[in-house]
Amino acid sequence: LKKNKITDFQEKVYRTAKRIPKGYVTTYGILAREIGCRSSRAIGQALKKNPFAPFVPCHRVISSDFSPGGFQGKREGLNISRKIRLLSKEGVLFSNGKLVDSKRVYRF
DNA sequence: AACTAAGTGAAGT
DNA sequence: ACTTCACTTAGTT
Repeated sequence: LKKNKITDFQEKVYRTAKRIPKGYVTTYGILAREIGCRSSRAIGQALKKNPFAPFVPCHRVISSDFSPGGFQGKREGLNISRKIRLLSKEGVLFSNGKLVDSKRVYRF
């Protein structure tokens, strides 16, 4: 069985992710800087597990190039469709695999 | 405990 | 497009 232990790092990530307002998104890099980490990749690593979904809105975190990034461990397939749909419901629209409105990026 | 590989990136060349 | 950087987690030895 899996013992899901939350590390210090993950806690920071989750707590910060929760501060993203509904209708906005942020990037792995921005989030990383916010918690004083220089590796955006580590953020994705933590979000991937996301033991608190949807309490922790991991779907509001995208890549810095405005592509959706990944969702539930993958970067393609139905997972991404679900991510995009979730965001659409919140008013964050994607077109051709890219974020339409760059003003929707939340900067803490 | 130490090492390796991979992961929902980012930035530089 | 390719390469390098940076950090964590999970698995292997």
